[in-house]
Amino acid sequence: MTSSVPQRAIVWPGLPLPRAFYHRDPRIVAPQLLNKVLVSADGRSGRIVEVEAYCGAIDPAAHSYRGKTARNAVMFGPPGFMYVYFTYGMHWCCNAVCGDDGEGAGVLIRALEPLTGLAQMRRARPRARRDSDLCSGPGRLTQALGISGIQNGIDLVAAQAGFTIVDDGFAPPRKPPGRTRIGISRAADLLWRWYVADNEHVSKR
DNA sequence: TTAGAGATGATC
DNA sequence: ATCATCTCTAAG
Repeated sequence: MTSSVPQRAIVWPGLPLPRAFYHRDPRIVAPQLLNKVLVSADGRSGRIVEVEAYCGAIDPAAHSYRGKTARNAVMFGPPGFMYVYFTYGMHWCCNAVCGDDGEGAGVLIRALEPLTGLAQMRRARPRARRDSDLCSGPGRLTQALGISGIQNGIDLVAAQAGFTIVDDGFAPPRKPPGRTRIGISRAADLLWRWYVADNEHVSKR
């Protein structure tokens, strides 16, 4: 049975996820990232409620599929770093690099449930009419948290560059729904998107 | 509430 | 030409 959980829960200081957490197949890491908390040094944070795995050389939809380029270079580095890319001429999207150094794997963070720093998020996203518009999409959450190309390549584990992902004791869902990834044309049948069921802050609706 | 299309520019 | 998207507008 699926039950809604108290989403606007306490944010413990939390421990940054260790590098070993990311040093696994992105299809394992992605669902494990659900209910973890993306934190910025300026006090904005949100619980991760939707993710997608991108699997490098075996995944035609991954930026890294055709090998290393200037844009995707960070994906080919060690796990635990943040890969931020610009798309559709307008939007920044944020990934956690996963797998082995050189593999080109990652997890796209697609939606957050805002936890702290809501006022600053609303200021950063004046178009958002409701709080569920603040971080319910990969381009929305980067705008809400102030993530752009400047953060490409920062270390999420060391957390010295202003962003990290922490475990505040809120467990991931046991069996999160797996669905097709959004906005891709190749490998569009793979169920490599996971989300927290019944959460208002998941994208689409 | 939903469907459709425009915006806008880097990438390879 | 395509793109790991978002927002507005028009219609129901």
